[in-house]
Amino acid sequence: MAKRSGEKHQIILDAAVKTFSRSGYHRTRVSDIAREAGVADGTVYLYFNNKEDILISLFQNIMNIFVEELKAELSHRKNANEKLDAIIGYHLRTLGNKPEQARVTQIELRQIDKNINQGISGPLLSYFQLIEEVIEEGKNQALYRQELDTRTARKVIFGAIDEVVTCWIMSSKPYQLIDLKKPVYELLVQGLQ
Amino acid sequence: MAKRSGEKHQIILDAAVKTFSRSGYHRTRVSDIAREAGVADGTVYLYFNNKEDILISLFQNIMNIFVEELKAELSHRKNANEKLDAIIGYHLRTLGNKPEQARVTQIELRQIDKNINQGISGPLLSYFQLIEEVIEEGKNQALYRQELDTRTARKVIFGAIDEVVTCWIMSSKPYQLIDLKKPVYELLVQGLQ
Amino acid sequence: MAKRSGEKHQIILDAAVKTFSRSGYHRTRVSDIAREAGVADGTVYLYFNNKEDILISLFQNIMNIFVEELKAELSHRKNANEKLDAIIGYHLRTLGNKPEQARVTQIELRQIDKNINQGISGPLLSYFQLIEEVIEEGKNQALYRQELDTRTARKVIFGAIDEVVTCWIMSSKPYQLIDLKKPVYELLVQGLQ
Amino acid sequence: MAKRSGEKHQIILDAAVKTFSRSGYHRTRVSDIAREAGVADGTVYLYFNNKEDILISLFQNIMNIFVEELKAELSHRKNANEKLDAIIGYHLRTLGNKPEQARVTQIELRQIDKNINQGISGPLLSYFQLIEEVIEEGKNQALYRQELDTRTARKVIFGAIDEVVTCWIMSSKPYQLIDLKKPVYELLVQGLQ
DNA sequence: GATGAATGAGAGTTCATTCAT
DNA sequence: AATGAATGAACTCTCATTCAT
Repeated sequence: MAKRSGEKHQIILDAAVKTFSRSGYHRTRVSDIAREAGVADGTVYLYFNNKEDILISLFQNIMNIFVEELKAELSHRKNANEKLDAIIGYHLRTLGNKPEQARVTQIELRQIDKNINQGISGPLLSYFQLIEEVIEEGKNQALYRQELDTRTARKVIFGAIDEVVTCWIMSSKPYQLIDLKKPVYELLVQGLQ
Repeated sequence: MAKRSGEKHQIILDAAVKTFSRSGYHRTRVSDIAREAGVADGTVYLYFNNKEDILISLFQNIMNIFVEELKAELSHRKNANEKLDAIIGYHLRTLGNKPEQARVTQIELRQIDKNINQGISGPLLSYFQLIEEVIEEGKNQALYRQELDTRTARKVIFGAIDEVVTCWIMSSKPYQLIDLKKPVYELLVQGLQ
Repeated sequence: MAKRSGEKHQIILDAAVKTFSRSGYHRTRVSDIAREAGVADGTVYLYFNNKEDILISLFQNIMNIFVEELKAELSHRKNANEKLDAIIGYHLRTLGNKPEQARVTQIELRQIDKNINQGISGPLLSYFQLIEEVIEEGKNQALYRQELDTRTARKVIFGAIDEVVTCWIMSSKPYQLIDLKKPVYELLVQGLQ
Repeated sequence: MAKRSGEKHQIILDAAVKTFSRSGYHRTRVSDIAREAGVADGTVYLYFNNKEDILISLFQNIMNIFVEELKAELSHRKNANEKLDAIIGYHLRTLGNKPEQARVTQIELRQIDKNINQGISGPLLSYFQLIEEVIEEGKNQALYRQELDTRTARKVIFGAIDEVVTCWIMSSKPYQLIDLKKPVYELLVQGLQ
């Protein structure tokens, strides 16, 4: 039963990714999601409190997997440089492989109310923390300069990757997102040193 | 008469900045903007085609001034490094001084329809071009390395500044945005070399 | 379920006849129809695309029944004269018994957009055709003169009955509409001979 | 001065005929009429109380000329048959020559509020009376049968002509309206005898 | 008389959410 | 748990009319 519930929960989330990505959050009707998921409108409300809740859950869902997988990737790497490389690579590869998810994360998510941003910032913070830990590690390993402001460096790193993804999403995608890994990495790693 | 029209156009834009910034684009009713501007609802439609048009005009208005002023700032600077410094400084100072405008630019603006993004990308492109010109100049002046992919570098630079601004907007603003100029500049300029 | 839907569809149509007849098409608000029908405003839009669609559906609904019943009436009659008599009688009796419907048909319906007249002319054409068939039959039966232009004769017949109804609708109805059957019939039938 | 006023009054009426005929009464904005007339919106209200007043004035204007001219035409004719022939001919010729006026008279005029119909029925009544006088004359001249109900006969005559005009207006006008004079006359005159 | 910018009431329509079945 | 018909608040935009100039 629980499993079944879980399944339908996921089916609706998957349908939401598709419809949000296709039409945008505000132009998507709950009934669109329901139709895409093959359930009745009312059923959506058995699994989510409201429309916004779907978007938040969606993001949390994505980000949890994202952070978890990323952590696994990082565990193989020895030093901060390798880890930074892994972060950039994983970020670009993951969103490059799932443009629909990427659009929701990059564009639609930013349309929600001020107040509800808590639901978003939570999962994001884990990611931010991960990045900051790598920067700190780099400083400890004397790979990055000591005066580096970790917080700011994290913003620069995340902002850079994020923008690269956004540009790709908004474009007609004439290149592979992952191809930008090397230039982005080199720029950032040199900046950190 | 023309002056008066222009005035009212501007009054409505100013009111829109305030209300969009306060409540967000989608939660702002046209009547809210009208009330804030001290005009009747219908008057808004004498100056703008629709609600979306207000947001777009707002952005174009802001960005035109932004790019123009920035160009003036850059004309004083001799080399690419000074210009990059000026860009970062101007960007952070300007948005730091006008948090309401900044919120609209950073958050609300990204809520519009796919199709209408042309209205946005136009003015933004001028800014992007400006950044890319500086990067090229740096390469010509042998300040930045030749292999640097200009386009990607621009994304990294803009993304970094943009994220720094967004974080500040979303925060309770316990620091001055301009204080981040130095760390951001150092990180980026070193990355470019 | 299907039955229920059909019921509500009809309930709304009935409410629309009343409100259109009472206040006229343009002065009737959709919410008026909804209130008269005892449903929510939104419910109206579950059954009709828009306000105009209600008026058109209304007319098609009325005319379909009208033509069907009229055909049944005509099947009993032997010659063209009897059929013409039946047409005039049925037309006057039907609209005389349902002044509300009559007002919508005679007055309100003619307020719609040029373009949308297709929805109207369709059902009307069936009626026109019926009249023309009777005229042709009369010519074949040597009841009406051969030189008679069928199309024009139809217009004269329909125009005459229609005007008689309109005058009655606009009047305070001090007489029975059906009482005009005999004089109208005599005038027309003699004109056709 | 008075002359000048009169001129502008007429200019606005002419503009109204054009715009009402082009777009229909309800889809025509007062500003459309003003633009067509080459005056300011406010100027329209110096000459007319409101939008409806324009339509009514328009009709009264048209009908006054119509009835006056028609009376002149009838004065030449000796008996009722000739007069009936003149009525049908004048009606068809006049509206056939001015399809814009015809559309307003036949279609747009019927869109007004119940209450205001007085403004319309007044001028129309003169026309109706004229027709009825001819019928009476025909009865007196023993051209038409004594039992004829004059009122009903008038409705039949007017309804017939009116329908013929309406059909022509709604059609793509592949024939001359005046060509229908003979068949209509023959049908009606024979009916009256 | 003439203007046309400004008004603001008004209405059609949408859609997130509910709840009886 | 699932349904989907029904709800009704919400909101954008229109346009007849006014009035200061």
